[in-house]
Amino acid sequence: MSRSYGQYCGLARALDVVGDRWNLLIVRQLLMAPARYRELLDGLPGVATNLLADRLRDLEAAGVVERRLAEQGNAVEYALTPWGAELREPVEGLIRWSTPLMVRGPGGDHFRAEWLVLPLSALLTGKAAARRSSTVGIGVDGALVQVRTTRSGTEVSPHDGRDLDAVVRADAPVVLGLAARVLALDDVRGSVHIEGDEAAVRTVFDSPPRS
Amino acid sequence: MSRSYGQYCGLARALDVVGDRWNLLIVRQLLMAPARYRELLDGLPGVATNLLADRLRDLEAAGVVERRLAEQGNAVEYALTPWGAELREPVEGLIRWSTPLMVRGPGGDHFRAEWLVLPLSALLTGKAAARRSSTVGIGVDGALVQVRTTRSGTEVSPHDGRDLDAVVRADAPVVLGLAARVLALDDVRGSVHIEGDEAAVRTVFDSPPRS
DNA sequence: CCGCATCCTCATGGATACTG
DNA sequence: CAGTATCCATGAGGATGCGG
Repeated sequence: MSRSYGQYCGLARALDVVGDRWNLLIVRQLLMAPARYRELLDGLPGVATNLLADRLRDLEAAGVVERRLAEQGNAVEYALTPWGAELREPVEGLIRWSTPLMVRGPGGDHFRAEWLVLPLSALLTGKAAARRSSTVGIGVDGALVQVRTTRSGTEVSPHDGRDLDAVVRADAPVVLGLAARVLALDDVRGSVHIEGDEAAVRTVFDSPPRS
Repeated sequence: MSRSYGQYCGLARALDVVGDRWNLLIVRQLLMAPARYRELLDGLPGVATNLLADRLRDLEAAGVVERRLAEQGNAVEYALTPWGAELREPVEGLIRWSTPLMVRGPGGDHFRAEWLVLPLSALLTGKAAARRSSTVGIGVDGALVQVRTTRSGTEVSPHDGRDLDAVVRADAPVVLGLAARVLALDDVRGSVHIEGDEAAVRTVFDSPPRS
């Protein structure tokens, strides 16, 4: 752990725990699913292996992450503790805040379709419940993310292989633009190709813009 | 600005902007009110003056902070841009998350009563509207923070000098414990001394715990 | 292979002194 | 008052080693 701010302030103490470089990105990965060391290394392009080991130790000592044995035999697996999982709220807040930085497109940055799971979830949070449930796949960069809409809310995850009501194909900025438009943050640029039941897509994305 | 993560991911891009050491604490100070350079230096114990200058330049270039002339004559003043002010949501999220770190008390850390403004605001957010409006002062460490409750919500700020319906005196962990208890996060430890109209205090703090 | 630990270099942070 | 300039300590990043 890096030097503490030494301030009796909630924000300072939170940052003492998760403010170090890479920490919140590790949490991002684990918010999607528990993961092995190698998976974290792959999902965090640019991280040095010694830093990842250091940070995992810090986060474990702080009670954010727990190291445990994976279901399959003897492999080590990392997962968030209940308190660590509560970081979803501030993390999604930061993701919503970053929308203006994202609609500009990826530039030369690394990209993984799984990184759309949290943003879509964050941007669709609070969206008006759909009249009927549907599952729409979003094809981007060769991978498939699914958005499941029910009366009780919206749930975003990697495609689990089950049937989809429709598939939307677009690149990442367009997908985020679509979701942002639902919140009336920005307009959509680029094109989207829809396969299957277009009405199901509308169920997810075409609810009335908020505020 | 420190090295970019180089990831096309909302969280990574947000942290490219505000993830560097001290950045979010500077935002914390400016969320309370615009401030002069010297006020920031005083409100951020431990920061080196060159770092503060660097960070203010970075945040200005990123569009989070703006440098402007203060009302009184020719002095320079720093304030959040509208986009920067939207960091209130994730910052308050981190403050809520840090409650378990705060109820343990200050230890040897620096403390300023003004740092209670954001936590109280964050913890009281969403609290049931009071039946009547009242303003309760919270005296802590010689300073006074006021909590104004109206039908439209709760507002926390440093005391503006106007009349108070009551004054609660307690140390910081007790104050935060009180606020946390409203959200049923934790129990209150320690003692509180109330001066004035005790019913007004109840208006603020004794609404039914949530969830 | 996986799960780290070690080593080395260099950019960044921190403390202090100094200047317009 | 509002920052620069300087110096040193520390942490990040990359390569590589190594036991299981």
